Amino acid sequence: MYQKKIPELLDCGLAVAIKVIGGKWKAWIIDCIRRGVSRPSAIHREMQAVNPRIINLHLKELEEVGIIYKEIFAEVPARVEYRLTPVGESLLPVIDVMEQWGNAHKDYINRNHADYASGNCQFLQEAN
Amino acid sequence: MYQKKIPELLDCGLAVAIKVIGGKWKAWIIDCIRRGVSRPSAIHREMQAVNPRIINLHLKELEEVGIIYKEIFAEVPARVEYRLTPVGESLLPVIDVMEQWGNAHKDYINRNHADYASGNCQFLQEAN
DNA sequence: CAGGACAGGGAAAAATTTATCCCTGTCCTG
DNA sequence: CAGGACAGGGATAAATTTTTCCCTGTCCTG
Repeated sequence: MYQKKIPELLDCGLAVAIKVIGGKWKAWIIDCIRRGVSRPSAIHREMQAVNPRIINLHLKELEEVGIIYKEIFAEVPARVEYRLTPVGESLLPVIDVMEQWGNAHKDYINRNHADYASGNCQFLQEAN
Repeated sequence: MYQKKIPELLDCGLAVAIKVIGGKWKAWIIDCIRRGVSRPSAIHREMQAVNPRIINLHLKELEEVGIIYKEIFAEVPARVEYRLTPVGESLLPVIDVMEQWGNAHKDYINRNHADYASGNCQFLQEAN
């Protein structure tokens, strides 16, 4: 993995949470595993749009920090399944809260962002 | 601002939440404003380690999506204060949840991350 | 054997975010 | 006037993340 040149803020809870969940596709991957889509190839199929390589990288990072772990079955051919660790499970409510907030306000956010250039201020308009 | 070449996922609540709060210093900036540190120069002082230019960029992005808004006092010299919009206020509990989760698990996360190279698996060790 | 599913990763490019440097103004105080 | 606080941003570089391309294996089925 890329060796960071600028140290991270590892003592701030918020920074840690964002580090864990902030990757572009991490939350989706966690959601897959939560729903039982646990094999690498299955996750790849579930997320057609995302390059398998990327998913593997994110899986590895999630594994590194102990959010998921890998179970390797000594079958032939070898089967791999990812599962949430207890700490990974504890993250689910956090994801839910974020998801709910985002769903509740995404229209507002997107509208503002889109209208910003045109000089509108949705916030003020909503205040009426 | 940089013009994105790859479209974002604006219909997913999680993506929206991460977009809003995922910036490297956005959460700290929101925290400043929440605590009443609302003037640009005051925020700069509060976050010595971060380049003022960056803070300005993040402020602008937070303003663009309607999380904060700018109040410009017609004084001389002009005074500027940032405040949270209602939607910005609604984000605070989400930040708190993330912060709490991070604080509760940052040791576990950091330990795992640090030990990963050495082959230890903190998750399994904790399971004992 | 040919082809495909499966797990995994190196190398390098592209995209994006973050950082640095330095500039433009106004105003106030000594 | 000199200097500093204040608000703001252009140009550019550096750091980081994401993407693409392509390769290594094993095994199973037709």
